[in-house]
Amino acid sequence: MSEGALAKGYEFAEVESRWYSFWEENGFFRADQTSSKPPFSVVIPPPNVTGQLHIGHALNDTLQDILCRYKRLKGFEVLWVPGTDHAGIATQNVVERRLAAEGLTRHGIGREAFQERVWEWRAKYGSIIINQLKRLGASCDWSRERFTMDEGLSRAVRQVFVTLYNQGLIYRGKRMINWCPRCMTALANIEVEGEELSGALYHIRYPLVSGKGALIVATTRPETMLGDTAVAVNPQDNRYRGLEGQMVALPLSERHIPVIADSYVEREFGTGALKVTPAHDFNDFDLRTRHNLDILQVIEERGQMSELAGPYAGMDRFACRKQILKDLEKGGFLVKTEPYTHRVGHCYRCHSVVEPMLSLQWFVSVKPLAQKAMEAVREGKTKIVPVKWENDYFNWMENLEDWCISRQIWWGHRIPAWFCKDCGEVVVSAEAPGKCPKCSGSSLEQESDVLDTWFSSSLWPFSTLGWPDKTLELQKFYPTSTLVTAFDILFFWVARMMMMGLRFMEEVPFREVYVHALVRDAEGHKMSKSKGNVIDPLLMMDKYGTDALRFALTAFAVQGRDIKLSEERIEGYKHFVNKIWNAARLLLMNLEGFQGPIDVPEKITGLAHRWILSRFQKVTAETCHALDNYLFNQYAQLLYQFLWHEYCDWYLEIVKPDLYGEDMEAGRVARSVAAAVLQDVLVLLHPVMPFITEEIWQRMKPWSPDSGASIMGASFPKSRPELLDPQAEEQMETVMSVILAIRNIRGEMNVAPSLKVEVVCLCDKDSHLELLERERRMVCDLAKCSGLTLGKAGETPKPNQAAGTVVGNIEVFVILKDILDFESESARLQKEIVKLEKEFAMTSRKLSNDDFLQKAPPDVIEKEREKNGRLGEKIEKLNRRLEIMKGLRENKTT
RNA sequence: AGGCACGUAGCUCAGUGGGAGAGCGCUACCUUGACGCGGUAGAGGCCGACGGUUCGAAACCGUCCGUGCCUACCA
Repeated sequence: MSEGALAKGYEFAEVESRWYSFWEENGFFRADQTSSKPPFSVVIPPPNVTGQLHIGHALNDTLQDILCRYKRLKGFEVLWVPGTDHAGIATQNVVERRLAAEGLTRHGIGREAFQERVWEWRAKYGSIIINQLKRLGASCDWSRERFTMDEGLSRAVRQVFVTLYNQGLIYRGKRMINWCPRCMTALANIEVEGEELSGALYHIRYPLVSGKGALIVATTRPETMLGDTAVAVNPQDNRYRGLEGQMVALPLSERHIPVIADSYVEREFGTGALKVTPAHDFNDFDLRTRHNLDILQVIEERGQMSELAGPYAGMDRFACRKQILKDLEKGGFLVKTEPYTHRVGHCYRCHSVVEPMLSLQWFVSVKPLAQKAMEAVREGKTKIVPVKWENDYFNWMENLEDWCISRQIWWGHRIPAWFCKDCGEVVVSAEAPGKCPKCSGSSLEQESDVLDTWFSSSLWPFSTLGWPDKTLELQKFYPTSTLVTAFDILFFWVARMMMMGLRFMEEVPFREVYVHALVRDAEGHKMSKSKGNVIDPLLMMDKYGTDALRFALTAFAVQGRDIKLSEERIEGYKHFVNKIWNAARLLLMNLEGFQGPIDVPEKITGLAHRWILSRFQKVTAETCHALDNYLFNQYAQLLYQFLWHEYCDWYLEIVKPDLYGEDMEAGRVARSVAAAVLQDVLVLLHPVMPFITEEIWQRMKPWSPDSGASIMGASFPKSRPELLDPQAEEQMETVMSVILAIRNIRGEMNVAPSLKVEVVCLCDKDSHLELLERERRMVCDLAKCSGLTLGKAGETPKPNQAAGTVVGNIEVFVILKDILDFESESARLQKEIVKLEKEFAMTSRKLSNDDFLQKAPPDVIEKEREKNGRLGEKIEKLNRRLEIMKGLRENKTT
């Protein structure tokens, strides 16, 4: 390939690697907080610093990039803040695994050294996902990249904590929480995922101390019986009447526990008798409060049985279950075992079975915060798109319980609270206090717990802009414009950002939230590494190119429906990318020697030019409408259809003779219009396909009126209503349908593509006659005609040795002198007539229905009449044609 | 158990009150000077089932079947 020429196929790998660094180095992603342009700002949902780009990120970030690039083209000052979060538990787990590989433990090396190890790890691997985002083409302002553990963001975290504490919205208390025995930390309720487990329901006999019989309880967790402090029955349950207040002897134990009555107990479930273990079950804990029961913690933090479990002390909880069952059986206490499937809480980070536990933790009292967050959405200060998610948002907000924010891990923001060893005072302060404010003692010890990662994420929209300082960035870019996210973190993140933003900025964190689909596998399951059903976006980019992947994701991004991604379709869009490349190639090959700049000439007379310009006007408007309303799939669809099926299939084919012909003026106009439209389409397409559009735009630059450095700085095609041309569109439709009719006949009659045919068109209307006369060349070129005879219907005789059809009011004949087979032409006509008659019958039925004529709107009736008339005429003409063919066939055979 | 989606061409999916659509796949033909990652033509659908509203339903309502997701304290 000679220098400057374009490769025959688009080589995406080479192109993509070139432009991203060009954009970045030239600062095209950088936002100017002093700009006078209107702001458009987005904060990225920060991926875990431990993470790898998965297909969900690819979708999420592609959509954000589309919005950002679109708004830049539209003249906004765009800020897209990137960054990562420290993912406390997940990252700690990763680094602990590494330590384990070296034979070390975090407790072994100590807190300080462990934290150093995590920072080292982050320095080494933390940029992986950032680089993957770059590979995707994300136009983030990397000069403002943030990390939730940065000093600035940590300062924001401390200030928020102290403020909420002083306002009484953060408190420390002993409450039931969910505990992960593997991660060794408390979890928020929302971080517990219910998973179906097939276990068993064990029926166990608890003998009455009185000796008169026994109560049978049913449980899925027999090991907790060691911590039972009561047996509960429903007061309405006749089976157990009179037992309330009696004592039962707890098997495998010396203890006697009371029978209590509480309406909470379901009579129909199990045996109707419930063992009560207040230390290890949320509901049992509530029963304890009502009935003043003892609490016996028999499982401790590692998931092992505690001292209180007597002979079972030190056993793992699941091993203990087995042993207890054995012992119960031996003692004759196990009455029945039935298989039972139920939902059990699992840690969302490590998938261990969580343990409900009574524990001293820090909590945010969320009710007052949630109130404001709901109001803001109700009042429309923040719009959730699609609106159906508002229900889920309200529903969740209304049923909120206090948020447990302390974690017993080492990687995260250490809670800014100190305990006085002398007097027990709790001091909460942004900076370490020198002495105890109460007793002036100096032996203060900082709380060892750290904060939930989502606590820092909830501040993300303003902490990343410099809060608590009053920065220009906050002034210019807060509230942010749009948050783009999947629904699965609506509660984890979006809801909490709403609460914190309203509290600390007194303004919503974002004007709009676009909730996009989740990418699922072919069976509709969530993709996850453990299931092995992931589609790796990096692999897709390697195979099909980034633009193709982005386009596929965009075309799939329908509101309110999850995405079942298919690789075939990504491949299909790679072909589209190649098609664009080749359209550009055709043009560039023809621009050589052309004097720029390309522009739409003042006066355009050619039909095809008027048509494509008019169509482009519409497509531009539709593009804006789609993007302004987050209709991403429409956006993709629109451009695909226009570029391939209108611009390439028709327009370029039509102007080719001008490009290759000798008419200089026609050639100049064709080049100008074709190039101007392509250049503008590139801009429309740029948000979704940044790479190829930049590549072509740059190659077209020598002829372009735009002297900018990059397509990123181009301006969005202006609306030019004067180019809208309904007449040209209508006339083109007529010409195109004549061409399609001829092609159809050629195809049906098996005329070789290389064979040129004579065509006769008979028109009712003079306007059609004139139109076809003017566009004679277009028809001949695109339908492969050697000649086109035009005539007035009724005046010009219809050719016999021809296959014919009807297009609107135009009769079209393809002369097939010696090759016409009357038999197959009759069959073809017959087939078409049958099809049309079905439609005709349907419209006729409608038009003979009085109800329809009376109740349907006039324009619908008119349309129906018109259609009916058209069909009737067409059928008549075809029938006459059929008669002639039959006659000819008989003549021939006789 | 409750709630929310979704069942449209072989596959993946658009369309949401008045003529059943796209991409891929399939069939036939084609080295037409951008592209075979292409071109032209074509086959393929009682729009999950049943009932209702309506002049008119793939679309709106109800019931059922199937699938998926979310929420819940029946141990």
